[in-house]
Amino acid sequence: MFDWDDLRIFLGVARSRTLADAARQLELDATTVGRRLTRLGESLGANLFEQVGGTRRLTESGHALFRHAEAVESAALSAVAQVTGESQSLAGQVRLSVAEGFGTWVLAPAMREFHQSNPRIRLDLITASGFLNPSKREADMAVMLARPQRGRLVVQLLGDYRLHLYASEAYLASQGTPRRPADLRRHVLVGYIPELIYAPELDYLGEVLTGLEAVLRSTSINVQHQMISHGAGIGVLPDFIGDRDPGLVRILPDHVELTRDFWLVTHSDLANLSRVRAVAQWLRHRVQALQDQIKTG
Amino acid sequence: MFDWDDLRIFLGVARSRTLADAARQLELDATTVGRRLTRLGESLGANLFEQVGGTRRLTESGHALFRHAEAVESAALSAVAQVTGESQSLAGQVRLSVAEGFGTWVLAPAMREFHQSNPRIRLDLITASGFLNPSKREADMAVMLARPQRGRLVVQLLGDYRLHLYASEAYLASQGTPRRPADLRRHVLVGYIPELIYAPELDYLGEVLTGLEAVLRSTSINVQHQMISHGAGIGVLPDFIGDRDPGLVRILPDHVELTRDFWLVTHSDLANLSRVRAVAQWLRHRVQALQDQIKTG
DNA sequence: TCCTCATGCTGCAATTTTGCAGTCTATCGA
DNA sequence: TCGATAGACTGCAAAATTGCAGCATGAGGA
Repeated sequence: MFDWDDLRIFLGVARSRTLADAARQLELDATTVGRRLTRLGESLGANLFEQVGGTRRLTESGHALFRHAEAVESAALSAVAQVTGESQSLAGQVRLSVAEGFGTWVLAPAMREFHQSNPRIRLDLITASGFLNPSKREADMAVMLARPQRGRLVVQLLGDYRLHLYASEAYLASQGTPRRPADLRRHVLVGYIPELIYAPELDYLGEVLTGLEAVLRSTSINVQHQMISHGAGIGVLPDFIGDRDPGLVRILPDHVELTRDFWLVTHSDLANLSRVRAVAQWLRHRVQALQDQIKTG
Repeated sequence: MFDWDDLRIFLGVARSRTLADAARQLELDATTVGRRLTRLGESLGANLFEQVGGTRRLTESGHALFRHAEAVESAALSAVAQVTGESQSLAGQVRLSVAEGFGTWVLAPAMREFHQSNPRIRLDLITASGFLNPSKREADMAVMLARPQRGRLVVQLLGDYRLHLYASEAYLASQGTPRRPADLRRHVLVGYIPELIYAPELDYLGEVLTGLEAVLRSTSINVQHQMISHGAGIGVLPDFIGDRDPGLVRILPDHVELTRDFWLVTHSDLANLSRVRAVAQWLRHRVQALQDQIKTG
């Protein structure tokens, strides 16, 4: 019988695609990772990876093993959770991946409250460019804009939010206020950098009016907001950003209104851990409050 | 994260109840087994076993872990099976536990045929006193007389067989032939040793007539058969033994006829391996042939 | 085209793991 | 009550695993 622990290493490499990366995640040396992978392959008599350029891809055998290895992992994690009583305890670490705007404007202001309710949960708020993938275990949970199609995930709809065009009063005073969507072509637009967009749901301008292109661009919604707020131009912002900034005005609110959904994505293995449920509940409350606030405000 | 391989050791100890025994099964030193068990317990922060006399019993935490560890094992075994192509290949080892009589008189004569059909399967026929337990992985499959109640097992009814009282013509010539069941009390009876009986289904004599006791006893049905065959007394034998011996005669066939079932029990993890299915199919055929033979014969 | 950076492999030393003896303890049977 | 047997724990040497340093290779950018 082969060493079951080698499956843990195998999973790491299969997910991160390089030995070095896997080694970091596993807190081992890349050499060790390589050697244990070789050992596993030998004892199974199968070639698990093919090296294409810098990265390793699973072979057919590798894919077959991967599914089973995930099952092993799942069982092992449940084992720890149950035996250590972790599944019942509101303690431990949760890594949550969110979009930058949501993290900055919705979650960050409420973190104090969360920590007071759950002092023993360490909540890491990750706003990497691109959502980290719970199915790759880069994060435990993620709030995403689209429902992921595959993976061992538990997905639930948190709610939706609206977006409008915003501009500062200073900008409108100097450049005038657009009356019709077509007027937008004559204005300075603020938006994302299309090549670096990490979710198709963020491609707002194309939806507002075909062919519309931003000239002031950033990968960061916060940078965009600051530009708009300081009178640089007109841009699409979520209401939970635009409405909070008293210096901003909605532009063409009757013509341009976008809606997006928030999806909460959790790895199946973790979905019934108390601490994960606590975070999920908090997220549902935050999004609920967000929607109530917009309605009444 | 703890070493997943330690779960393998844990399972071994949980099943065999002693370090030394587990060590033999795992092909490790008992010292190593003990130390890795300690390490696992420490990294989970739980006491897994309590020592009661010579044996180790699972604590509550241990029980919780056990179920998960079995899930890990199951996934790991599937992994090997699939990657090595073992699941499709008619090769490898199968350990089959059967009752001695069935093994000797039904299976052994057909082993040549099995081997010719499946030359790459090594079939171990185990006739230990008592059935080995597939759920403890002492055997891969077992033909049992009763349907086991629990365990991760796949159970199917193979068929039934009949038993009658038999005696040799020599015995009857010297001691006379019983005419009524009550006559049996005056005869020399051959049977099992009640204290050493390993399945309640083997307690035939009580079923024939209350209070009937054997004086010539053995734990082995083959020894009993030899005694009966050589004129030592009257005893219950399966028809597949008694009818094959031309020197034996059925006694009181209209009054005494017992029926027993054959159950094929396979560990769930192995049930869909080709080699295991091949053995199962062969067993079904053997039992079918046995029943046809009795009917027509 | 060259340079830089990161990956991944080989040799070596340090650490860890493992197995073997020997010892102690507990259970079973005479 | 006393051996006999088997299980489990401690010291020590052997073997394996691991990490580090150095080097080759290949991809991406200036």
